[in-house]
Amino acid sequence: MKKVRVRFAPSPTGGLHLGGLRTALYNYFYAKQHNGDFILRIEDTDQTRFVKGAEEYIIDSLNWCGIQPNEGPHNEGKYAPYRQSERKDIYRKYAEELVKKGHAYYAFDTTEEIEALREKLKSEGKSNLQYGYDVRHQMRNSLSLPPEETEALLKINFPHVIRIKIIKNEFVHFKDMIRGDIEMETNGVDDKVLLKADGMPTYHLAVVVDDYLMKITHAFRGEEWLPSAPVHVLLWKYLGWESDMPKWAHLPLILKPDGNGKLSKRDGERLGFPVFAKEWNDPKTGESMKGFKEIGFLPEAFVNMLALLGWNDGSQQEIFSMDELVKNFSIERVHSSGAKFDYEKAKWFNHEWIKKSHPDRLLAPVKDLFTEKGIIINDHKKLTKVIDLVKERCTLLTDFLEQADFFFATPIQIDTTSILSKWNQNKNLFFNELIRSYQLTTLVKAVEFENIFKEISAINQLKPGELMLPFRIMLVGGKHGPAVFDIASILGKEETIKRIEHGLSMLNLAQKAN
RNA sequence: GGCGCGUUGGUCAAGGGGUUAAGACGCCUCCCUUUCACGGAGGAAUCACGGGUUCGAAUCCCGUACGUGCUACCA
Repeated sequence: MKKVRVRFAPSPTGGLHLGGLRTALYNYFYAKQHNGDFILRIEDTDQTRFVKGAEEYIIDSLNWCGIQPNEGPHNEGKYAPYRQSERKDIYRKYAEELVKKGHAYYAFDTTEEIEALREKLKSEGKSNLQYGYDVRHQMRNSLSLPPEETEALLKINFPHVIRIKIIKNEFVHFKDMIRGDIEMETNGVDDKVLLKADGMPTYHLAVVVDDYLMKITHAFRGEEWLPSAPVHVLLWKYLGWESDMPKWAHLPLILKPDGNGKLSKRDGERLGFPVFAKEWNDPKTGESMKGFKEIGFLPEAFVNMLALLGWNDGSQQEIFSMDELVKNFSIERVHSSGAKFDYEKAKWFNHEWIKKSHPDRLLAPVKDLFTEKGIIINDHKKLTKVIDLVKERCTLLTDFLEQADFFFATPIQIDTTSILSKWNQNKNLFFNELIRSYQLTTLVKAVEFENIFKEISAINQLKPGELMLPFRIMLVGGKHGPAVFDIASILGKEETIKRIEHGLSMLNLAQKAN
């Protein structure tokens, strides 16, 4: 048995959206499950290789998801280099070998010439130009030109590409791990460019050459590659490597939540949800787009959500840790149809993960969030308690800000209007009495705060229910938060008293103003 | 237009000849809770359509429709 080796080969220009990330995940699960290697290869070109920080961004995103590549793109290794732009000579060599074997040819047509022909055909109402069997003999290439002329053109380095020579009426079949046996006629594909005029390979050449050289055993990629799969299979055959061809799996697409179509980064903007794992700053447009991380997702939840978009293990389990995903994943159970992305469900996954996470796991990210907002927290013990108390009401990590900031910063403004209409002298007296009683007692636990509260309300013949809301607003500033006495307990006696006093004076002020 | 791939509630989906067609998200009602959540109970809502095959079809076959992808010197 060959050792499992999978590769993930993102392009550095577009960032890494949901679909690409899921492909990476599925590759990773499979490799991990078989104790194999996960290789990170960069599909860059001369134009894109210098996109600032793009490669680091890809690595960061993968790391955040919990994926550490075994090889590439920085590693020196047996199979280095891992960047397409640094492998130009390799591709040229194999492209020329194909020409020699008669499976490919040089083409000297300029882009303008092809474009003109395309336009002409279109205006005549004919279908799209297919540079292939039907037209290649009318074009300028090493198949139609006399050998001397081809040689002369090559000698003066006339700009040219190398195209694969597709045989007409041939059937190509291969097995897809998700879709089963697939048979396609070669007539559907044209003579794809393998090597571009600038010397860079197209994807078609690069995947097969690299997959062969890097000993890839399994190739999982998006469904959009299915139509050109025959080209790749043919290439494996023409290069004489058929027996080493990896097993294919074409993953379903992730679709827009509304309407139809492949999910794009524009949709995220339009519908108000992230499409990247981490914040992506497009150096070309200068745009900055928040990622799931910045919105407040736990990587565990993000990975869980993405993994289940197009796959499930057949059981009713929905919450999976990375280890469980690695253990239970099976490529055969991946769907063959596309799935619409549902942000509500994505948030639900995060909510579940926040609820089940130990407060210690949440401490660092929550603390960072507070620090960003200017609230410095040094008391980790208190923070842990607070997190434990409010986590079940937080869907996003950023919700902790709203749910818990009052524990660390005294609310200046309080919602007096919600109290004022039912405020009276009796209640005023009650709270003053409450302060005195609290002062006289040692108070730690929530029940202790509660018992005294109820005692005094009974003495004053007031229903505790009518007093809870004012109490809450004094402590919190508004009508939210966990159970009041829990809040008081964490705040401590001194702070609680201080906030009641402050609340009372605010109430007085508001009453006078009325 | 050509070719490929797909189609189970609004969404994610289980189910691969006999099921009252699971479950989850979202939505609605109620309970719990004198805030909001969490939790609990319940509800509405589905096999794209038409033909076969079969005693029997969501499941197998063929058409149609619809969707989606590809049809670049992009990946």
